[in-house]
Amino acid sequence: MREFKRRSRVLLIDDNADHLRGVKELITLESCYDVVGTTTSANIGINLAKKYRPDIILMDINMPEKDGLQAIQEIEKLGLDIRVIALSGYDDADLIFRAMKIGAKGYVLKTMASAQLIYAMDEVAAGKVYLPTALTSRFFEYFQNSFKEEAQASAEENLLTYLTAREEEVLDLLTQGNNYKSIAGKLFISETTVKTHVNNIFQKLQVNDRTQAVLYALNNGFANRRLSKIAV
Amino acid sequence: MREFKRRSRVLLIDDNADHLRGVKELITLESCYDVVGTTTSANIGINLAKKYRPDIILMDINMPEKDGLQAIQEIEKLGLDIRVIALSGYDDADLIFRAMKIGAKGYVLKTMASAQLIYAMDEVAAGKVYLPTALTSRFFEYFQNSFKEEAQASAEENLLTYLTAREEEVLDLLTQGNNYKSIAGKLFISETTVKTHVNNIFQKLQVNDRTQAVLYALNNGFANRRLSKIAV
DNA sequence: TTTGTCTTACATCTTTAGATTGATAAAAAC
DNA sequence: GTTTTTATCAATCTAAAGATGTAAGACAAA
Repeated sequence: MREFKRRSRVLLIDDNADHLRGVKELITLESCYDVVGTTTSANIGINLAKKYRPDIILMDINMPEKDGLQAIQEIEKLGLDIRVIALSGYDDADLIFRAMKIGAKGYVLKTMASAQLIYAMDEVAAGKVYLPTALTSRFFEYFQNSFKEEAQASAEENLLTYLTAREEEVLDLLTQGNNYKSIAGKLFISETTVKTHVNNIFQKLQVNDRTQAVLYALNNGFANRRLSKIAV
Repeated sequence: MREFKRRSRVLLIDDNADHLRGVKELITLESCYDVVGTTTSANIGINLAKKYRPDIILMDINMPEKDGLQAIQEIEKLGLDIRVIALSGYDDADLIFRAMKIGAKGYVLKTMASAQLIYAMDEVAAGKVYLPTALTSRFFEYFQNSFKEEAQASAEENLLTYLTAREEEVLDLLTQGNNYKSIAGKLFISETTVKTHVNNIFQKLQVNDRTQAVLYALNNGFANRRLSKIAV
């Protein structure tokens, strides 16, 4: 399939000029990619990205002047369908996690074999996300750890389970910042009924006011819109 | 290394009796693992897990009676150092994500080659987390998507930046469910001063009440304890 | 049939929250 | 050295929130 497509265009950003040259040579000689630009400055790199619209950017994220992660984020925000692969000297789980979180389509260590880099570029060019197996393992350790507390929290008694269906509806509207009148309007019931429900919610959740109820809900599985996608 | 250790013990849970037999035979003949039990029931499986303490559980997560994901969660909650590999017929991104989130150490498709399953078990037995490359790609699509909205949100103007240091302190206490009196006590200022601050906060965040202020804060970078770990 | 839960609703009352205006002193910015 | 911002406090007022008790109709379980 790929042989019928035009050669993918690559931009290299790395503050180490030597490494930059090495990677450029590698790509030029051993792959089917065109290097359309190289720079040692993250800021210039962002501008080159806007100008040349490469298919792929190889971004060193261990640069002293500007944070490579931030640069990736800025490029992602452009919404230009440019796929960024993070290059790093460290297999730090936190770094990997953050890079993938902000939208990097790959993460390759500088110490890895050149074939690994080319392979990553092939996968990413084909629309996939690619992480070397060893780094995937690292990533998941971190990922699962970040949910461990939450799992333990939900292992405790969750007072939310005592709520009736209607009370859950009311609580959901509370977690969206509605007041009594607004909730009454949305549920087509009277304001006094809403007050009754809310009071029952307070009793069941053992809280004193709506703010505490909302906080309890958010911290115990009642997903708000932002987090709903990654709820179990 | 592994040849010096005792053979790892495996428990199989799959509601399809045929598939269960097939996997048992496969493992017995072609791997160095001991199958210490098999069952078609998730509930019985959990009890067997408590009893036999296997090193690894292969858990079918597409069972009609009991949700396999829930079963994994219950096993994880036991805290027994049992590593669960999810077996599934579907390469659905949401399923993969949820399985990994609740602590599965691997996710293998039933349609995959038997060697792939053995390899996954080897990796997991060695303490790693293993996802086949194709599924890793799926996982990351989902993972990155779930953070897209957030990234766009933080690309907008963040009204929190307009708050003074004192106002941030007050808002922080608001996000912990404190009322005026409580905040005044903790900051050693009068209640009326707190009211002034809170009113200024409302103005700056363009909200009408404290619940909305708290929600704005939580959704725009004011980390509460649970989410702080996975912030960029 | 009775019992219990859920949902609805109202009245009453107290407390808290929120809006508005005004004021002072210190600190920071110009 | 003046202006602006920040932090502090007060009085007053209205609106909203919360507490408490009561109760009727629906519905399901016992």
